[in-house]
Amino acid sequence: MSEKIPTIKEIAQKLNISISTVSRALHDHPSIGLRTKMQVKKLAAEMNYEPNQTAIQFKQGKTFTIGLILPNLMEEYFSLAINGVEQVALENNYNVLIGQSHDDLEREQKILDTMRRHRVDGVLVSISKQTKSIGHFEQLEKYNIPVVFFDRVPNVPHIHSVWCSLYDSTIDALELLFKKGHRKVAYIQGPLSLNIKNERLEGYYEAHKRNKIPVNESLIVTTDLSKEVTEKVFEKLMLLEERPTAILTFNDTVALDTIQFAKKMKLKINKDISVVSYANWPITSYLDFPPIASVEQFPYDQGVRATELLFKLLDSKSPESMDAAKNIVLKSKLIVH
Amino acid sequence: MSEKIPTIKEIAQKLNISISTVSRALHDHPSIGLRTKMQVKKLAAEMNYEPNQTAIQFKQGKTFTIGLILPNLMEEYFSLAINGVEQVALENNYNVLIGQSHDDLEREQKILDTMRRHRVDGVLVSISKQTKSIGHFEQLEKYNIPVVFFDRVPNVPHIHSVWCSLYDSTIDALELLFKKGHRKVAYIQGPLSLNIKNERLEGYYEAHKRNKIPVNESLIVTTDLSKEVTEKVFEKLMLLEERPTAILTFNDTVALDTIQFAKKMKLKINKDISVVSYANWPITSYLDFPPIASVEQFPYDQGVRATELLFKLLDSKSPESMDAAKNIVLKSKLIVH
DNA sequence: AGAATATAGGCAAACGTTTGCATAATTTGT
DNA sequence: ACAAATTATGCAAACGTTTGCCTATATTCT
Repeated sequence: MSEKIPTIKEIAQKLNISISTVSRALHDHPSIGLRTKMQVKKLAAEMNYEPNQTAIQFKQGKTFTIGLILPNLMEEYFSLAINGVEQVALENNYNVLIGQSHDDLEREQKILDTMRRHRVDGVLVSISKQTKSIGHFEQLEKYNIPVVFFDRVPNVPHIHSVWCSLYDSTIDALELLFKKGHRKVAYIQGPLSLNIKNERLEGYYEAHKRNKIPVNESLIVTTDLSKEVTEKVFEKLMLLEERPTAILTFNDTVALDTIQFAKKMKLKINKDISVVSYANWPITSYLDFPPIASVEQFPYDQGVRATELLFKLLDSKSPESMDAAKNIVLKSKLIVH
Repeated sequence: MSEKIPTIKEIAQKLNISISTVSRALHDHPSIGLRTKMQVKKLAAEMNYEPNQTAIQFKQGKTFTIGLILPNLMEEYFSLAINGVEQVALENNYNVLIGQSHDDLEREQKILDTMRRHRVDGVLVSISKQTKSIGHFEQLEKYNIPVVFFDRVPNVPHIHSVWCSLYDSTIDALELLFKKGHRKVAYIQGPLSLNIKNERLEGYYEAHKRNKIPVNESLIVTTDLSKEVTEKVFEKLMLLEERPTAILTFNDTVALDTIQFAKKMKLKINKDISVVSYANWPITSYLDFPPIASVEQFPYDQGVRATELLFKLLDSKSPESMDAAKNIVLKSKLIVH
């Protein structure tokens, strides 16, 4: 049924040479003669020899595997990011071990544990909503396993991270709305813990300042991203004296929920109320009334950059060079539909 | 900076006992005295000992890792399936190595190769559209790596598979339409290679037969799932003398595209034309005119069942018991919106 | 030609764990 | 009290590969 898997030992025996010679021949070591090299390679090919990765992993203390932990694959954002990660990993002949935290801290830790035990060479992570401290990640550094945070980056110093700045695009978004004549633009923000800096909010203020439009604080409301709360805060906005004519929403989920409620309230989208959002889902193109613009965060690129950074950390043998925390900040872009 | 990772050897030295005793003590081997067992476990805990998985993997010839290959994480269907896979894997203390074929045969093979080299214990796969033969999978059996196909199952005998039957639900779907008075129901089918049996089509015929409604073959058209072709076949349908009043579409992507084109042609959805689809995307709930019903295929359950089957195969040491190809067929369900 | 150098290859240890077999220590049976 | 049975522990090999160091043969230089 299942044939025995050939080893260099067998190759050595058949050729009457030593194991080390075979090993070196296969690695093109300079101290092996051309003749022997050819013989070895020929026989290896004939026998369908393939190095036993588990043995190599063990011997070298490297697994050629990186761990990828993210909240949820269901979010298109993350499945796009994975593509970038997988691409770079494949190019480097690395494997990707995957785990979803489902925004649960305990699960995040458990995944991290099994990955550590499996001795992944490095970890890429977008933290869960629940994650406030990063002790469990710092622990990895003790094992010499570098960690790169991406997108959802914890708000602590001395970490490696890749994320996308939303400041400029937020200003662009608001100026687009201002240009269209809107003066009362609401902002439905997400959980405050999620980001390093609240760039969306800062951009919101800055855009108002630049255009000399006063900010009405009651137009800034917060949702936990659930449909229910989003509906509640939206209703509150609509009952205001100074009813907004446009809304900036934390992401496309909130945008869609908002649009849905607006329709339920018989509001005319893009007339009574316009919506601008973050994270540009392809799916929004199927909507009758999509957000008029979205801030694209280029998840694929983020995945690529984060993985490249991780490989750079893996390459730098010297722990000192790793010490310099590296933060890569990408630019987002406002896409007008 | 990074502390040395403790091994059983060090534990043995500190306790002045042999390595094997430590190993057995940690595994609760019956021939180790209670006293020593306690001592060993205590010290191991103090030293934060953790078994070196790579060593164990090497020694045992097992990696405690399964490979998961699927076409595309972007399809909600697959990200849901992954959840099921991951859940079962985690319960069994297994890791999941992931790879996306992006419906490219070559890439599928490459992923499979790296997984084989990494000596995954088993593989779960939903094949790419391009995959016609399964030679590369059969090769794995030589290495004693079981393969379970799920959802997109190749049409060959003697394989392990888990998939979801669409026959009954298709009949339900058509009978729903018939009950609403539709008599001319078109069917936009997908690439013919994708499924074991063409259950959608069989159900289409059977439903007509049961309800004594003649089938008009020109109402059955085929798309390659691209927007362009879908648009073309849809137009063709609409130009028919016997213009359909309802359409059954291969999946939700096709459904959304169809609805979009219908609107472009100024057709009134659910009046001029109704749509029923497969794969029940959550996102459709945001549409103004969603398909009136969808066939739910329970991807999470499929993921769970497929993984459970794989573990069963891994458990059965005897290769003979593995020989009996096992096919699990789940039932789909028509969800009326 | 003999010494120095380059070239080609082998020996053996090491990575951390598991496990079959042997042995030492203890208890039981008579 | 001594053999037999039981209990607890140790020895050493094995898994497949890599690699530092050593040795033998071939080549070059003076």
